Amino acid sequence: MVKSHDHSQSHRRVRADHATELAEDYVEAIDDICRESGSCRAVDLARRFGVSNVTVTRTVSRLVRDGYAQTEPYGPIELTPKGKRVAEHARARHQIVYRFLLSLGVSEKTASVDSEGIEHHVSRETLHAMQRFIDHTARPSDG
Amino acid sequence: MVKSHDHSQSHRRVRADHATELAEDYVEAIDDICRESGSCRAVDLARRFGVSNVTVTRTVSRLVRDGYAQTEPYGPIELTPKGKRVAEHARARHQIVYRFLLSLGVSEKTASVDSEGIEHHVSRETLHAMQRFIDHTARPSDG
DNA sequence: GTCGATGTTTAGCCCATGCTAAATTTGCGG
DNA sequence: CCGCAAATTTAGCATGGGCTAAACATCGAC
Repeated sequence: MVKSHDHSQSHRRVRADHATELAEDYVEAIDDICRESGSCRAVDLARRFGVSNVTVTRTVSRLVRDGYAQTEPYGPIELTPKGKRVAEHARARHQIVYRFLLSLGVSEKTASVDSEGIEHHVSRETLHAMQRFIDHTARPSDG
Repeated sequence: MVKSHDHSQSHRRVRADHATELAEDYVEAIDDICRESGSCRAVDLARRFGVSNVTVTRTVSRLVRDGYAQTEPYGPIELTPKGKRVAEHARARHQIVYRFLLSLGVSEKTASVDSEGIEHHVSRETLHAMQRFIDHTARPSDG
């Protein structure tokens, strides 16, 4: 049975997570795209996320407002130092969750999809446990 | 490195998950509360989730609209058969994720909090892998 | 039966995240 | 330089999910 506890606390955390999930996804994607092609445009993000360019523009404006990104009218989108830190953190966490799922034995496809949903809800403690599991599972002879 | 793939697909799934997360949390909670106290009132859910009773009322009205719950004015909130099925499913999944996290070695507190965030993003395949891990980890001498 | 506490609903507000349509800017081909 | 295509922005709309204030219903105490 699941341990009894204060649900309101957990749910508040889950809701708070939601508020930052999209921001994290965006900074992660902006970072990716900048690495891949040198600069990031709204249209790149729109294609990446499968949403309209209008949605991207408005979301990016929130990132700018919150100090994660900067951009000039009709210019490319760049990350601030704060945004870069978040992107690095998100990227590292994403990779741990992804590799953890692979270690657990699921397919690459599933690991890829599930890691994107799960990554935002993994606490530091659980992330460390996942890392330990990866290290423990990876034997020296493994490729 | 994380395998390259169509991000827009994954993110669409993540967004679609969000649309049903709260509904699942609610039916799970309604089911819990009904089991505990025989009936579920809006105020019970408000306390559970730490939100206002107004928010609960409106969310429940969406559950009713979507066929998960039913209620009469000023009456208690009940689950439809469809809602009960979702609640059972969510409860089972939640417990697997919770026990899985415990098996992984995190604290009860963390397992409780993280499982509530993670449960909605776990595919069938990953859930099965978690179940296998629990079974594999649980030794006969364990309490 | 009335009153007050408690619970529910309604009205009205906010923000985030999605959309389309239309206006604007940019930048390239000619 | 002109014009067109592509990208961006603006305007306007929807839904979900949060809130407070105020109206309304229910129920137990008296």
